[in-house]
Amino acid sequence: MRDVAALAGVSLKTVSRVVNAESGVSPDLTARVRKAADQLAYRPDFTASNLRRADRRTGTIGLMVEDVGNEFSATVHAGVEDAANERGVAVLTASTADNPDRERDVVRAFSSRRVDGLVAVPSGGDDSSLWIERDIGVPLVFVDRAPKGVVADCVLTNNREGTHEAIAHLAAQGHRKIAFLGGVSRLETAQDRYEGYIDALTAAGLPTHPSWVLRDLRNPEQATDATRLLLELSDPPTAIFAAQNLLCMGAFRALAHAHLQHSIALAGFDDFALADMLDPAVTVVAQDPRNIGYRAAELLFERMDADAGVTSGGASAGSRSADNDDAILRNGPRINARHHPVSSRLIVRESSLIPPRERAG
Amino acid sequence: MRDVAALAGVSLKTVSRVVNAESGVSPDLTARVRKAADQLAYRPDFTASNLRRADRRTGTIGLMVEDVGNEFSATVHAGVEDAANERGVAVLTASTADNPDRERDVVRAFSSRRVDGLVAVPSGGDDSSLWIERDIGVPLVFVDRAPKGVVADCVLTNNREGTHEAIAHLAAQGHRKIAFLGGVSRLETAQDRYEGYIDALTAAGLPTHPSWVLRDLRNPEQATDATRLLLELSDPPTAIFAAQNLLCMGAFRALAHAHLQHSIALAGFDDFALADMLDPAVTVVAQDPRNIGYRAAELLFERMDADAGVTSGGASAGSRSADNDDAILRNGPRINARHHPVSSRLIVRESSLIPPRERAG
DNA sequence: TTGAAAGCGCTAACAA
DNA sequence: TTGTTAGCGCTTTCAA
Repeated sequence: MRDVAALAGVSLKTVSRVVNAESGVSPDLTARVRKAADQLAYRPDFTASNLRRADRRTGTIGLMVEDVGNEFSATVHAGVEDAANERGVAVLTASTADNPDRERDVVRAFSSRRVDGLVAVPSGGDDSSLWIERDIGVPLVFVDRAPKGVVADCVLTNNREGTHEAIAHLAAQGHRKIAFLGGVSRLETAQDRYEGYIDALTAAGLPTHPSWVLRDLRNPEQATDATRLLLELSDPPTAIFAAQNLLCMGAFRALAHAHLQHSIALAGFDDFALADMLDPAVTVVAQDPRNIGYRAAELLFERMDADAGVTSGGASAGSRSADNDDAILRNGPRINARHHPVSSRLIVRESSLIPPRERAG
Repeated sequence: MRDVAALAGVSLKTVSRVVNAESGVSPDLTARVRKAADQLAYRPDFTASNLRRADRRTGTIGLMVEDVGNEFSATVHAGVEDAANERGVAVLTASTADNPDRERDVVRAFSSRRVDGLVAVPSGGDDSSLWIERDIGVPLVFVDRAPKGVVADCVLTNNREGTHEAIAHLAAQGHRKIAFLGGVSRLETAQDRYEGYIDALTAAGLPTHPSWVLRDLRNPEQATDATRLLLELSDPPTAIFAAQNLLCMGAFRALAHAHLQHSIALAGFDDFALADMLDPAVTVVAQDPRNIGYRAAELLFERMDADAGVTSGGASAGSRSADNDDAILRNGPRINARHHPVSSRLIVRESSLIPPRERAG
């Protein structure tokens, strides 16, 4: 910037004004500065400007997911990016592998880089919420799962109801022996889906059977193995519900290997690419992960704007407190933090329409 | 940091030393500083330290892909992240949608945030390479496609040979009418795959037919439409090669809708989830996108280290020039920039083993 | 409309 | 081993 000022024969401040499109610079000086900047391929240094700027914004947000490589996370990421692009904000990304230690490192890394806000899928570690709240003095929106013990903005799918609907649908096809393949049960999402399963069985007056419920499955391979186990039971289920897309793929794989994909009904939570092209096409409870990401980021920006307003204006929350008794977080004016539901949609394809059939043991 | 110093009763510099784990601070002072930092939930400000630090490193790299949401990009991303984690480096990500304007914005955004390096899938715009080189005065590794006119590090799959192998395989099954579904032909990747197709046909002495070649397909839907077109030809192909995974999915969809998935052979470039679970399982030329991302990032770090060494040491490239006549980029000591090939692997599944069969018109 | 000086949080260079 | 001073690139504040 100094070089630009020298080349244009103006002061630093004038260059600053032009770069930031502030008003009150004469056209010819503006032109001279522009030309000099072009000539030198000048790129403003956000990190330096942030340092001095009153609002301390870096124009960067963080996105923390379980694994940037998986379909769900990647699609959430795309949605976050859509919203970020609209505001010219950059996105730092990181995966936690649902490992609380890793999560902690990520939060620190983002924090040290002074992100303006954070969209996060919490890892579900015992005290993760505590230190996230402590570490990050920035707006924070959770996605997919609500961390325990912290009231904060969350964009969540109605996991319980969605699962309930799918199980009820299977029951309506006449299934009375419906198995459940679940993810890591310490995660709220997995727990909610399990509860939706139980709810639906209860509502339909169907039996539950411990050996039909396999939880804490961590990957498609474990789901494949679990499905094999189900098939070997003396009293095997006639339908299987897989509470997550990777698990559903794993279950499908096991059924296909046993040539039972047309004999045992299957449904899953989360849609996935080609689910409709499999034979049979797989029934799923579809979320809209792109929209979830988009909404989460929008919400984050709202929070950021609100925080900035309160901070710079010095206004208290008093004027709002009348219609607000939700919750107030400790550090910062996060008023009205709440859960923002997004509804899931049951997409009935072929796999769930397979009628119950007793197989030869 | 000032607060920490005050609370610990030491100078700023001492806190700095402790935070950066520099040697030569007495144990008790270290402990006092640590305690104070903990108490205040102090997080060092990388953006500020970068400003003053001699190496000017931000500990952040940029990753620019076509679309963070698609399977290939997301997996490359995961690989980049693996390598970045090993070095404690954060990753800024952005999608270009293969739009040169968008790409330009992304490069500027990264540049302004002073990334230490950039892993990029170039959008293939006419002059993109020029301004990338101008804008970014940082190490740069291209992935998946080599930008025209710039010699730089590239991690590339052997697209031409991989395609050749797949086409030869189809020919070996007796196919003489092999159609080609290609992506945006201005991209080098797409061009190479097309050339591999032509190579293989020529080598096998097979006829080419303009109506069997449909290029510049941008999404699965267009591939589905293109496949329909092929099926309606008076002299339709007996096998189809789709030069990209999304196109292959689109082609499969069209075949399945026409109930011809067991009558017409299919193979594609890029593996994809569930390709082996479709009926028939789809033969593909598999890349290893995670490894591609990992290698690209490793290469980038090598470059960064080399640049840092040369810059700080003030050494010229002279000592190396004996075994180096590859190319030297204008801005910076990027010696020996070259293409790093990763080999593809033909995975033969069922779809390519369908023999050629004349259909009733 | 323009510019000079101070300082954001931190580290380099140098002192003590 | 510890501290002091200057300054990274920029924006603020205030003066011309």
